[in-house]
Amino acid sequence: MEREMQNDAYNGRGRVMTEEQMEILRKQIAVYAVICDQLVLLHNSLSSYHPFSSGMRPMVGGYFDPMGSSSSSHRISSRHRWTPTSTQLQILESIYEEGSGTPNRRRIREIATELSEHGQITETNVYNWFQNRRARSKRKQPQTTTTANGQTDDVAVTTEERRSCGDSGGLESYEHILFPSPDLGIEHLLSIGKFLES
Amino acid sequence: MEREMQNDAYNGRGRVMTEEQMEILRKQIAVYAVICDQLVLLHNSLSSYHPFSSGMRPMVGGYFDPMGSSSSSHRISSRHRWTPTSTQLQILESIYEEGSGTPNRRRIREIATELSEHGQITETNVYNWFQNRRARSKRKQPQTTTTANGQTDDVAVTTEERRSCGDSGGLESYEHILFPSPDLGIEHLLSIGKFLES
DNA sequence: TCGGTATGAATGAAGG
DNA sequence: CCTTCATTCATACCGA
Repeated sequence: MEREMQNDAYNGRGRVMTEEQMEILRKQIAVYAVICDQLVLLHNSLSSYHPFSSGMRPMVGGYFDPMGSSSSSHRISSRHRWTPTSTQLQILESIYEEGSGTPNRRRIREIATELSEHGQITETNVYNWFQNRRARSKRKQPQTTTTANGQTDDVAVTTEERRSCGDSGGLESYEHILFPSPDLGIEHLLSIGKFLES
Repeated sequence: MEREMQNDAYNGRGRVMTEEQMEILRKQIAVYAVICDQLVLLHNSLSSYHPFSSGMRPMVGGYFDPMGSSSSSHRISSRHRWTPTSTQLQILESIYEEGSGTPNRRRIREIATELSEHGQITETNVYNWFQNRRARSKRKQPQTTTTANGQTDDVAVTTEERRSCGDSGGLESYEHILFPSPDLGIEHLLSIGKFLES
């Protein structure tokens, strides 16, 4: 056990990552994962040859579905709400980001047809997805960026600061990283990508 | 009660990253950069159409910006779970009990502002809290009177219990990503894809 | 360290 | 479109 190592680093101060920093790194990595996924997907759609699945998500621990149900048929007969497959999600994000803006009833139908190739889906699902997608992204805006870190922080810092040092979530072996943010829109992807580039 | 203290406490567990760990993360990011790059090249070669140039590899030397200027947008990233302080919790409970029932958007804002005096909090936190609070109390109801219809006995239990069981629900997003070994090439990438497919 | 539980957060779907 | 509900996921915390 080299637990002392970590203690050491902490005491060294400045040698450690804060939660915020780690979060940034996670996002960056997530961005790459998504980009890779997109690229594979794109490749598949263009080369129309034997497709490799766009799901790059390798399993962590015993987390992935042992293929039983994921064979492209989601357990519709099971129950409750529809969940887009990664492929479907990619396509939806693409369409959304294309700025087609308001998908008509006609458009919805097309999309649904297309997506049905990649899993069970209904037009209603598509419709709801777009509705929710828009509503959600709209609400994301006012959440951020106070001004600088001059004043607004003061209140916030006290509690959060203490927590920043804490947390983790089991990052003891950094061979794998978990990031829980399931939502990373393609538009964000691109913008972040640009950020990374410079 | 003393949750914040718990969180805050640096207890020697892997809560911080050492330089060494950071370096590994950097390498992992670099790996993704290379993979993306290779994918782009592959794509281009197969389809003489190039939406993006292959120069996606960003900071293989510059690495990341520790929440410097640009990324200040999320100082409190979507990552950790917010936990109400005891004071906040009391206030929230009070408001909930008051039967205001439906906190409007306006009301939410007020509450958030008020609570921010007692610790870090966002409007979203408040919103979620009320949502969860309501849902939870609702679910607790059928537990009290056992024989209502004569058949709904342990309904409440099963629902909550379910997640522990056979998960395997919609696991299609990038919520978990395993980093490839540093020398992972594109062929591995593709084989992973195939593996997931079948 | 491990497994269970409480609860914050994400999101599909329904209502208005 | 906007708001609300219901369900599920992921994580913090705690006890064995």
